[in-house]
Amino acid sequence: MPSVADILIPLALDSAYSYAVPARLTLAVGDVVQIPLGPRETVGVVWGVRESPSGSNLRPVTGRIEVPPLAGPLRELVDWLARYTLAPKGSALAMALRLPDEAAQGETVRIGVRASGKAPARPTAARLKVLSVAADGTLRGKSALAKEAGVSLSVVDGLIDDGALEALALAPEPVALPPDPDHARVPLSEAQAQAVRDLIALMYPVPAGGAALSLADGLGSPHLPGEGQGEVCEISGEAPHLTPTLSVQEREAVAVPEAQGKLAVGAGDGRPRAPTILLEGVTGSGKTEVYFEAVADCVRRGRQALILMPEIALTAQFLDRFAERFGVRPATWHSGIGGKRRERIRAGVAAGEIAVVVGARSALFLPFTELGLIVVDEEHEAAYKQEDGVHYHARDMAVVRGRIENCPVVLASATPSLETRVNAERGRYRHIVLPERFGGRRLPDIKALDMRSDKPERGSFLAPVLVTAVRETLAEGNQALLFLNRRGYAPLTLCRACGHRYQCRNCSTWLVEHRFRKALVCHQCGYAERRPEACTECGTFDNLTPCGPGVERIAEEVTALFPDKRIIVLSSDFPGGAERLRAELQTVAEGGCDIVIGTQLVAKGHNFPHLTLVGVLDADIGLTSGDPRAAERTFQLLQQVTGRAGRGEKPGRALLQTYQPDHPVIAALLSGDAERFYEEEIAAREAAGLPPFGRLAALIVSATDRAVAEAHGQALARAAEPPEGVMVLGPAEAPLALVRGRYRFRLLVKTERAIDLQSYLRDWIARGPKVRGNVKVAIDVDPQSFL
DNA sequence: AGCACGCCGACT
DNA sequence: GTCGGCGTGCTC
Repeated sequence: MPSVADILIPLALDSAYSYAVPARLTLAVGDVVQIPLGPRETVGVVWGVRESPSGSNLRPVTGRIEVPPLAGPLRELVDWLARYTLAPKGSALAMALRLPDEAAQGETVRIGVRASGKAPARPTAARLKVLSVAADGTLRGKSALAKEAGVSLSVVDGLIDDGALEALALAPEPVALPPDPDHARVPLSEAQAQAVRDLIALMYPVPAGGAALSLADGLGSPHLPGEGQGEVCEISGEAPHLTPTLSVQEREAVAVPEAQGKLAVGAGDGRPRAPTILLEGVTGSGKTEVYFEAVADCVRRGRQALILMPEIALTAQFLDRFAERFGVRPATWHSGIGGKRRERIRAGVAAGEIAVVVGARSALFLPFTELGLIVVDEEHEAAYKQEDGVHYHARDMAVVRGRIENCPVVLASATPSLETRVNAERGRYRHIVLPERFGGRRLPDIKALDMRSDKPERGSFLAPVLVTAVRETLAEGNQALLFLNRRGYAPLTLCRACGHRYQCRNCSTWLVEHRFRKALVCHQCGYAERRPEACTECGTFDNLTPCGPGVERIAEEVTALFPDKRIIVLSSDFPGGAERLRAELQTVAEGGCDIVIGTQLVAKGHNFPHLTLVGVLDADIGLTSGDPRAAERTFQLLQQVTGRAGRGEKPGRALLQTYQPDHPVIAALLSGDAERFYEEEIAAREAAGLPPFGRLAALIVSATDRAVAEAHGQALARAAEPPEGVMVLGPAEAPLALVRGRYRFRLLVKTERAIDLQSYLRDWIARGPKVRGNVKVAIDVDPQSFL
């Protein structure tokens, strides 16, 4: 019988296509192959091989591509990702199969040279210098040799032509040297050392000789209910991860869908299941040093470690710290790594030669063969969310990959996300806490400035108490940071004559004045116009008035107050781009500045050892945005910002300007009682009928005609019939928006239950009214956020 | 992702 | 009359 291969193609296709396997080929699952698709040739991955009589009607596989096949765990991750995110399988595959693109192939073979032993025909002074350096007979790069000898490259070239030096192709520079887990032991505090011991003990649970593990033993069902969606429902009718009374064996039984057979998540080999561990440490507690020890331990065991970072751009400092501890810089991975290098890292990872990778979210799909640990640094960061194409949250996918590979996952954060906190509380994740700062340093003392009683003067935005604090700080030779999460000069501009407010023509937001650029800019869509001299509405000349402060306006006020101090404004639109911004951050860290005025960009990344005062100019921003995560986000941001103070020798303090000092978020910051905040926030969400976390999927209804979109959406909403435990929010909660010329809104579906969302949504569409005219209904999913 | 098909606006 | 815009649909 002819052999047929089911091949998944990295395109937005939901299922594998079947091809005939020619007799000359033997294909195995996971092989990367070339196949005809329509008029062209593409690559794909063998997802299944079977015998079938109909094989002869199919187009044949062109051939196998000589790259390492996609291993089972990675294929399983692809399947899982597609299923959970409602993305086409092919799109999920594309994440794991970024082959080097042809254009980037520009392979530069480096040339190495060494002395051939022949004397040069014309021994000039320059040539002799080169030869004396090369006399040791070692192979060097051409430019390295020229530099060492202090001559130009042309002298070396001349000697090659002459035959006195021989040129050889140089093996490409290694992508990463092996890290040495015992290179330099950084001194740890007792709290850190204890955390390291706990962490390593948890990472490798002792096989319990067949005894059942207790729930708390890090069964770490990722809180994602996607495993065995549908199938699970049929078996139990209830989400397995919400029933903490199940034994391990029972959980295994329900959590592993039959259809996936031996590709079961977790340890099928008798090893205890590796846990997910939340490593929570206050700012400045030295979490990095703690998980570095876990990485070292992993490397000593001959296994690979992956450290995920939210933004690779901020990690130069991090890589140096890594090098201090391990002697070399680790391999790094992010979307900017291209072509040849990309392929070499992939190959090195696949061969097990690269022991540690530090990377952005896409590093999750590298073909590790011996993965022993995944660390997700700053796990609460929103940058872990992929919002385009396949929607996924890298932290959650890390947990999933950890389960598939049965390796521990460490989630590190000073301000964990609510869902991770909940998982830790419910025993799905283990929890290690570092409650104190490293080196006996104290957390900054945080006080509120009640703006109702402590009013700034008219036209001013700094409360007198804050100004005094800045003055004191500078007098002591320290730095102050004024934090305001608003770029530009003023968030709103209006005409004093006619009252006209300048609004974006695409969005419904106010245009932000940027005095530096002399422009009005929309922070939503990027639309910008020149700041008019006269009102565009009534024509009155020179009568526009800025309302509210942005960092530029604060800088104006601070400059007037402290004319002889060095002041810098740091925001993401910093003139000169990321490069100069990095340089400026360095300057600030070295103390080359007295007052920093910054947006959220200053909340993370660089350490400022001279900073002892943080003034938050508007602690209430973001508390009223309507985003269900507003409180959580604000708490995290302000905790991070205020935590910048007192990281050096001297203790720090923070002052929060607020109109609502009794707001739970502000109160939690003042008391330092994060615990209470998390509890209250979880309770508040439950009271509002929102799960503390969960999956959010949507039907997106869109049409060019507003009324048509609305009518169809209403009809669909009526047809919803959500199953038990699923919440459907109609158009009222997800307002109509104009996106690229189409009116669209989402019918939101929220659930924490393990149901087959995809089937439910498809079924819902089928039950709903027939689509007439220019209306489209699409399925979308956002596993984590509400907006 | 490509590449074709197809249905409405301005042009040698 | 056609050239070409990009919306829609298909590729085993």
